[in-house]
Amino acid sequence: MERRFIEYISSFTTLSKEEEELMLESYPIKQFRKGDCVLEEGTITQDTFLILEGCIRRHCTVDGVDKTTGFFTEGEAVAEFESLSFNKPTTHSYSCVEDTVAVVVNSEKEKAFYKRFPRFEELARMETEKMLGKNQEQLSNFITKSPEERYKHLLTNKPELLQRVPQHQIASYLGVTPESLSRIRKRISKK
Amino acid sequence: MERRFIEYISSFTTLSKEEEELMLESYPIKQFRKGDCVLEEGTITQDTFLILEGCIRRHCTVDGVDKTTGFFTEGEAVAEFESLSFNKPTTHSYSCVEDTVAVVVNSEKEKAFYKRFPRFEELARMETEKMLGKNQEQLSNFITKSPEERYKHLLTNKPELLQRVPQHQIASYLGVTPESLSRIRKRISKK
DNA sequence: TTTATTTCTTATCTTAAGTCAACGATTTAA
DNA sequence: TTAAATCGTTGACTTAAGATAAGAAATAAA
Repeated sequence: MERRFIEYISSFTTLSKEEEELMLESYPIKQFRKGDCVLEEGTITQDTFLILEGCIRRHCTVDGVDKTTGFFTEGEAVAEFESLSFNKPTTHSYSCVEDTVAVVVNSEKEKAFYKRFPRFEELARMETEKMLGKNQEQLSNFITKSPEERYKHLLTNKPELLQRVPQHQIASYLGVTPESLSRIRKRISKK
Repeated sequence: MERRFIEYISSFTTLSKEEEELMLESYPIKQFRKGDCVLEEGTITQDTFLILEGCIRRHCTVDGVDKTTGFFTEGEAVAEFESLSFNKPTTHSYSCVEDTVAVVVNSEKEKAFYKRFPRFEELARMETEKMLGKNQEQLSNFITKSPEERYKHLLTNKPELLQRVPQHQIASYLGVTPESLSRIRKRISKK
């Protein structure tokens, strides 16, 4: 898995031997089982995760009901910036939908890494900006589309997810009940 | 207005005379009139805006209907990262809800600024992370709440906005029609 | 394998949002 | 200062989502 980590980083910059070594040394790779919670609601965290294999679900509990607010798969970063940046307890948990392998990026070690190799500071900023761009798009998608349109959008843009994740979690992620998603699917198949 | 710009930046770092000068030189301050479009759907942009005074609305057209996907006021940054980071045409426009004064941050000049004063690279990354944190929160709010709850949330967290912006734009921002928001308000006032 | 749990669907009923049309009220512009 | 837009509300009707209950199918566990 170390090679996959390095391959991933190499996809947006060329690493020197030194950089590669410090990277592997600083950021341990961890295995999780399906169902494991990698970050629990209410805790303050210093860690972000880069998924090498598997799928992680972001969720929270509202009036006793579990609500899904995000899914993350290979190559995506799991980070609760509302907690990281403002040192607040997280309002969300993150749990593995499948067996998952992820790089654990502790923010102290990250800082030390940037100090040693400052050029990564810019790369990190750019990656964060890309994440923000995608998040902005997601939000406007949600605001401007109906539940049915959101489901269709998911169908065309992330069809794999529908195979990897139970439907009631997808429903929650689309902002509707499982019963509603079931009806939406029926409606679509009739056309 | 220059002083307000510098005051704002000084709220999260102490500026040297040199830094201050280059900053004012690199980033011009621009005035906009109510209704002005600062960034038009379909264009590729290099600019972000820091609002010193006024209010800017993010919106797009879906099936001929104008949909609002965000509001930005004093101290907030207006940036379409989906366009900036991926060099794509924007899917959204940004227009002034009121007469507005904003710092125009051109990304080339920004890059040059960081080259001259590298310590700002880290600051920028941290600010971007904070924006992302807030965006993540907004998205989960939208996913987990009903239109009525979203309106109440806005009432307690950004009540000024309701005074500054026409209600049908607020409605759109909450993902409902103006008629629906009118009914929601009626429902709430009856309790 | 058998049992238990999770997952998905269907039906009924209730509630809320969308649509269309109309009408004052307010603001803007000619 | 009129005329024209814009804005917010209301009513009637349609459509879709929420709640509740129940049952079938698939999956995991004993």
